Amino acid sequence: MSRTADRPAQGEALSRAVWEVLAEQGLERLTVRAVAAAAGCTTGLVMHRFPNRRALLRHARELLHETSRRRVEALEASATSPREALRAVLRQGLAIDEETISGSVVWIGFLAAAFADDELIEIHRGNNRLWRERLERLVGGAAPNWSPERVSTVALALSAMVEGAAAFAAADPAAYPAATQERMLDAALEAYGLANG
Amino acid sequence: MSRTADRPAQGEALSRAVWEVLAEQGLERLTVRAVAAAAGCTTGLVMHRFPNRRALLRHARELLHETSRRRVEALEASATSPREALRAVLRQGLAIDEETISGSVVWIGFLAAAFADDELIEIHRGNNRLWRERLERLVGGAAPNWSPERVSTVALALSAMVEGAAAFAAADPAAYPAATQERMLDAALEAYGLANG
DNA sequence: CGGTATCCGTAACAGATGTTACCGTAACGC
DNA sequence: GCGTTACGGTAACATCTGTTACGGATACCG
Repeated sequence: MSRTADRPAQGEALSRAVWEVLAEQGLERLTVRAVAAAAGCTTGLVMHRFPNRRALLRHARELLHETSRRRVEALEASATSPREALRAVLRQGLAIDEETISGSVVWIGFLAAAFADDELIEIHRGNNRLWRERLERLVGGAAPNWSPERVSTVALALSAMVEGAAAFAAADPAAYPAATQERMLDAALEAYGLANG
Repeated sequence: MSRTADRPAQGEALSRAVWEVLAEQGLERLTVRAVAAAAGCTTGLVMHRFPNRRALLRHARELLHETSRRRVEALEASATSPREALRAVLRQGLAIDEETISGSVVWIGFLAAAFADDELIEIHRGNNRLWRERLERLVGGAAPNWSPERVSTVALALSAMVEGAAAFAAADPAAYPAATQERMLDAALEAYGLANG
């Protein structure tokens, strides 16, 4: 880590180190020292950037949300139809390559940590609420004639399915290859009448 | 805890204590001392029953699977039709009351722990495989004319949806009440052509 | 009733963990 | 060039963790 202080960049680097430790070693080994080692610094820098360990985790959790939000918005912006946008956004929630698999592992780690940290679970709930609203908007766009209740129910069904599939695949990538997950997604979109074409 | 040794019963009581700590305090506070306190004994008994902490977690994980397998089989046995059996089994995977919510919290805790424990993840994969096979059998029974690929895909979609919904509800019960989850389940069964009647 | 084996609580141990205090050092203003 | 400031590494701390060793008590058996 460089000599001169770029606090935001350091905070981000430390948050990425949190993800890395979470993905490779799991929540139980997510210690300040492990994060410092992954970031290539010492615990001194970590504790100068963040008042305590929980604040570090919270920052990493929020940065994770921000990052995935940006990725999702890019996908949404480059889609050529509402249904394509819906599928693209759902697809990126699956665990279909190395990056998304470790993303899912990290997500599960944060969720498990949130059960022991009131502020972390508040962050989770806020993010989840935004995610739900986004999906409802996408489903509503893909099925303009549906009632709000129908939109909400199907949005929940789709988001829960994607999240569950990502968890399964994260824990057993060989049993849930990318093609299997995509077939599942397409079958669901087809069943709800949200498939393309 | 009684003076006389009933090893299986003690192992089971300790495993229940593991679930309790996992549900109420989270993975990070799942220490041998916390488990002993929840079981009303000391660390001495815990370490005499199990060679080490990881073995304790593995036993608790396996007992959890055994317990839920029994519950599911009872549901399946008392169902009056294949489609009713499918719905009942899926429904018990949701987080719709205090018991199933804490069950989901525990499940997520074990999953997060498994990422740092090779034997724990092997247990998870084995259990998940059995779960998948059960659901494929149930879906196949509910839709006898489907191809094996269709059965497998829809079984995955349904199981992933239930697992994801349970995770959402465990983290935010107020946002995902029982009625919402059941509506989602019924909408999915309807969409796949697996609804009753 | 005495000896023995088993059970389990107590207490200690080494190592790890979050956090704090301290100090060398590099950048920056005068 | 020099003093000041802040950055970050080092090392210490109290506490907690998994695990081990020991000892008292209790049940079992002859």
